[in-house]
Amino acid sequence: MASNVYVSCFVPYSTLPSFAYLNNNKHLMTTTTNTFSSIESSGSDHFFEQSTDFEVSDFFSFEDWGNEQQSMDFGSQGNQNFGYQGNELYDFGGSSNIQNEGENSRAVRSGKEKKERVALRMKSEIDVVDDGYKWRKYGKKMVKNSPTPRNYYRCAVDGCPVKKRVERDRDDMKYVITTYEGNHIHDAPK
DNA sequence: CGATTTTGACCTGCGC
DNA sequence: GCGCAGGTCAAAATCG
Repeated sequence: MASNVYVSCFVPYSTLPSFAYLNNNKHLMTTTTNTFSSIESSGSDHFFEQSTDFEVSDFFSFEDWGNEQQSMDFGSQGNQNFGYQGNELYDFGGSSNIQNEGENSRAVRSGKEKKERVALRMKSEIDVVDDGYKWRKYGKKMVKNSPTPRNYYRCAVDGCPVKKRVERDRDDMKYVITTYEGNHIHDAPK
């Protein structure tokens, strides 16, 4: 049921001190007062909505994620701001095949349902962008065919199951890909 | 000196 | 069944 949403963002080099955080995985918003948008969970789908006070050019803009993605198009909007699963390149869970629901081995073993995952791709010189939460690093791994490592973080709040991993886009090192997984059981600590 | 990071070992699923 | 790749653990090292 959970799907992966790819949001491709451009962030100026003067990256904001805080970029974005996930609020119980339903809304993706900046930590500033300017809410830019939301990702709504609707049944099995995520969809992206621009809020009225979202200034695309001002803050950052969404750009085409790329043609190489087998992305499903959402709705009828012409330009595709994000892709939807179906991408083994980043290994976010296989194809958009319902059979792959249980792809997460640990989730299957523990009987939990598949965790929500949202990936952000943004242009940034710094690797770990402040997203309002406190994280503790627990692993680092080189990924095949990528010159840069992937870093694993867990939410520092005790009992909170949220994880994220951070890596650079292997095709364009100017981009950082941050993948969030799970729902916070608390508000942002900052 | 407690908290966090580092880093290699370990574990598991998957493809062959 | 084996090896690879990705994810996690945990002891040691480092940080503040």
